[in-house]
Amino acid sequence: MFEHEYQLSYFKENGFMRKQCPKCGGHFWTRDEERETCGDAPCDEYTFIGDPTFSKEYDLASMREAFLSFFEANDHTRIDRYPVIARWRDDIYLTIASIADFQPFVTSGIVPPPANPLCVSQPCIRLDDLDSVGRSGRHLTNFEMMAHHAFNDTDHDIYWKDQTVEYCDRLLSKLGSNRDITYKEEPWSGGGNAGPCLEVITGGLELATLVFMNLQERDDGDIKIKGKNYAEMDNCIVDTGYGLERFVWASRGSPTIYDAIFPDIVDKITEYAGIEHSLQDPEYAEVLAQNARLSGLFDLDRSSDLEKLRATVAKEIKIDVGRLKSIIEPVEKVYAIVDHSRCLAFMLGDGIIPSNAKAGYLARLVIRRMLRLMDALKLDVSITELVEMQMETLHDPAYLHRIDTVREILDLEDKKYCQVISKGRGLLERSVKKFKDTETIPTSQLIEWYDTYGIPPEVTKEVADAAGLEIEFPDNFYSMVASTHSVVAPADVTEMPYMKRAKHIPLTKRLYYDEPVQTTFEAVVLDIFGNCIILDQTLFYPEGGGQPADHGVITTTDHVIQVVGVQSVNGVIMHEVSGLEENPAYQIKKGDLVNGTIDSERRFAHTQHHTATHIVNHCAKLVLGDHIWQTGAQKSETKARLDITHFKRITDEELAEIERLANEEVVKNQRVHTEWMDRIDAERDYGFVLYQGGVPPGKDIRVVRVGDDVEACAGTHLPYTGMIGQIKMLHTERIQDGVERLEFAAGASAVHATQERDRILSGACAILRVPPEKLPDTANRFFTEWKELSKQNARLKEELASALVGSMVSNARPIGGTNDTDGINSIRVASHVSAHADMQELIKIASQMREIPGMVAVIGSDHDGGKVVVAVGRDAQQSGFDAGAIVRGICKKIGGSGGGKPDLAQGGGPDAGGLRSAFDEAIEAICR
RNA sequence: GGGCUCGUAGAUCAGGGGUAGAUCGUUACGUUCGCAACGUAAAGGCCGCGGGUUCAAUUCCCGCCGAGUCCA
Repeated sequence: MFEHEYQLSYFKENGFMRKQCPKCGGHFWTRDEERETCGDAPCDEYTFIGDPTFSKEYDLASMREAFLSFFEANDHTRIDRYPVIARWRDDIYLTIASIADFQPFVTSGIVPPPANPLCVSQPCIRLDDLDSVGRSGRHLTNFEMMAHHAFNDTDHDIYWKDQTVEYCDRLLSKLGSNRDITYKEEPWSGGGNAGPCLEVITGGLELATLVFMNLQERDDGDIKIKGKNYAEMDNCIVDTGYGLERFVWASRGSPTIYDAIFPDIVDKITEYAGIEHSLQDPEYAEVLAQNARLSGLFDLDRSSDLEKLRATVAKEIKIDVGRLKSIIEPVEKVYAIVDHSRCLAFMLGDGIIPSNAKAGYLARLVIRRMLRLMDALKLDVSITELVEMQMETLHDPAYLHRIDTVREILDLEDKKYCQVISKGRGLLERSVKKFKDTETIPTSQLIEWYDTYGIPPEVTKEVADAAGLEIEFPDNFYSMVASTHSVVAPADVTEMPYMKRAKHIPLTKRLYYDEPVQTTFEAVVLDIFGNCIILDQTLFYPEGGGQPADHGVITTTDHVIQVVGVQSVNGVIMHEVSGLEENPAYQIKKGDLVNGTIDSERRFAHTQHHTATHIVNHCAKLVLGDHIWQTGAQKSETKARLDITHFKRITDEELAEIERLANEEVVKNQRVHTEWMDRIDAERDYGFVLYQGGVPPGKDIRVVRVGDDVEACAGTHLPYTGMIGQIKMLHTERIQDGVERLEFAAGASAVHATQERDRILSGACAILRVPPEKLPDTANRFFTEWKELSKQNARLKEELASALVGSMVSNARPIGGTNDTDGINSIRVASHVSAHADMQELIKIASQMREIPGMVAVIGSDHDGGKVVVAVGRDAQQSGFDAGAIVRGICKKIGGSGGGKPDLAQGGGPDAGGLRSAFDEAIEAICR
């Protein structure tokens, strides 16, 4: 693939030769005539462990600085890193590479890069190889991708492949590389782009990747890579990635990457765990080094491979596998904990709120994993402390500012995890009893418990062991869990109708921005298809940014056409009207001059709610903290809702405070500034807080400033905050863990909402005949009294039942025609029909009658239809009487049915009038 | 975004169309110089809310609210 792409003059002029690796078959470039293999794992082993690649040792900060200043010296502009949560992207949650900073608008050429060429050291998070972290000696969940990028297009020719390889070669030699460097050819594709790529390998370790992105995914593309079609792009992007941590590792030659990049924290945690971690001990260091060297050969996501790795390492250094495990397993956990703690420092520091969904779930995943590992090592230290330690080492002033919030979040997560575990334990202890017979707990049950309650299989095993049960815990447990979740194909993006036709129409002039208070306009019809009219300019706001479309009318000389929807398709605004297709009489055609009038009340209500949303968002930040980010919003004529990230429920007091502050902003009657800005300038001036309501496309973005709040927003806004009139918070809802929804009304709707609440309140007050301030007390009193009366009522029914039982017994009629009432075994029948008794009362009577030997009691009531209860004493049951059968017989006659137990049954039917005759018949039948 | 689970006494939970239960905790009494322990008894429930099905719903069905968890 791309063979011709790699024939660089730099290679030829600098003594490189192209070879094919006999092990993997891949092609690579080297200066070393002796070299046969490509240098990469698994074809080659690490040679830098104990024998560093570079001439001096670096730590993270000094290596980062060495890299960035090297490229600065070579005419690159150094830019600040982006957050690890990709707020400017709606397709990924986390920043997974430096190039992610510039996708999609810079890479697609819509927006110019912040500098060109540029260099950056971008912290990235990848959770794909979570299981290997700690074990392989080289995997990390988070790493800094040092990178230099050049964005070439028809107007800018910065540099391309030769220059890129030269930079790489020069950087490595500047760092004092003492080894042969191989450049391995490896086609690259991802995220809708592709291109040739060189992997830079030295000492057996891949240090960097040089990607030359010149293809984009297109259905009609003629280049096929991994089953997808690609076509060449006008712009060519140099996308490099230099692994900061790997560079530091190579410079130190320590057994693992973790010992190279955070030696102090590794030491601290091993100390907490009570583990010996002496890299000075040659045997110990050798175990770790061999493990790291060989781990590249195995896929550690599969436990079977992990076992193989252990066996191979044990053989290599000639120790027992059991002893190897006892040495290596605890320290692997320490490494993973250290890694995870830094990952969390970045995630939480950059403002991710743990949740059960989306990016927040990824944070919780790491938190839970780390807590499990800490449990396994019985670490006597809190997760909060460890993450805090990392945040302090990271030295980012913004992080130190957020540390209190982070502490609160982690303490809460710790508590939640403990709850899950202890609840889980309780559940397990109760349910393992069910498996006592089979003596083994099947995997399916393990999966169910993990999937449903989050009980880790390790805990299940512990409890099962204690109960003496076998347990099936397969190697591929977690992938089995994943496979129970069928992957749903993402729904097709509903393509707007007429999208293709709209492409050829000039962009509509948006009058709603220039003339925000106008309600009528003139325009020329540019095109019509179906029920859509396109004008050269319009006042109609198209649906977007959570603000619904304007409605109104388009008037021709003879007709008035209703506008029922408005959509913007890549800047062309389409007015969806009603009845155009059905009424040829409208006779509207291209070139016609028409008048448009928007429904101004509807528009004004939307505008009020939109400006109010910005204010509420800002006030929520003031009250709740800086971790508040908008995750969604929707406006309507009567109310607005705003979803924000927050790690606990918003209290009534907080909501009241937000409302108070929001109305204060209204009263201040501040000017609302709107301004079109270059995206790069806006990001520089305001940061990613701009992107509260999602990321607008395009080079220029509209920046809306309301007081201290700044957001990129395409919606309509009031000129002054005072025009909102009033903001009334309506309620909060937790739409997912970590995301709270605020609902509120603005303007006339706020007044209406307030009045509506008053109306409800006074309605309730009128019923109890109390003024509103007495309502809570009175309601409470009524509720308490009602409970007491209910109890009293039940007691009285019991007593009434006792009284009635006496008379029923004395009136009981012996059956079988005998008068023998003395015989203990004699069966008697008693009946009673009450006028008002309810089911509860009848049952109380019946249950007492049941206790009388030989009694068959038939009790009824015509309360709310006919109700029947039959009790049969024990002796009578033995004589063949069945309460259920008797009840069914009676109820059938009154149009219903019933059932119950042989000694006590109940039923009913709608025909209460027929109850007495049904009783008589039933008693006759019993007596016979 | 999708899946699974749970809302029953102050707490932890059982039950699963037909008279709402257990354990712990609480209170009272007994035993004790007193406490703990023990014994006896009692109090404590809109079975989350609203509809539906049914003679009958805490139980089944639907919607809502609240909580948990897994996956992408």
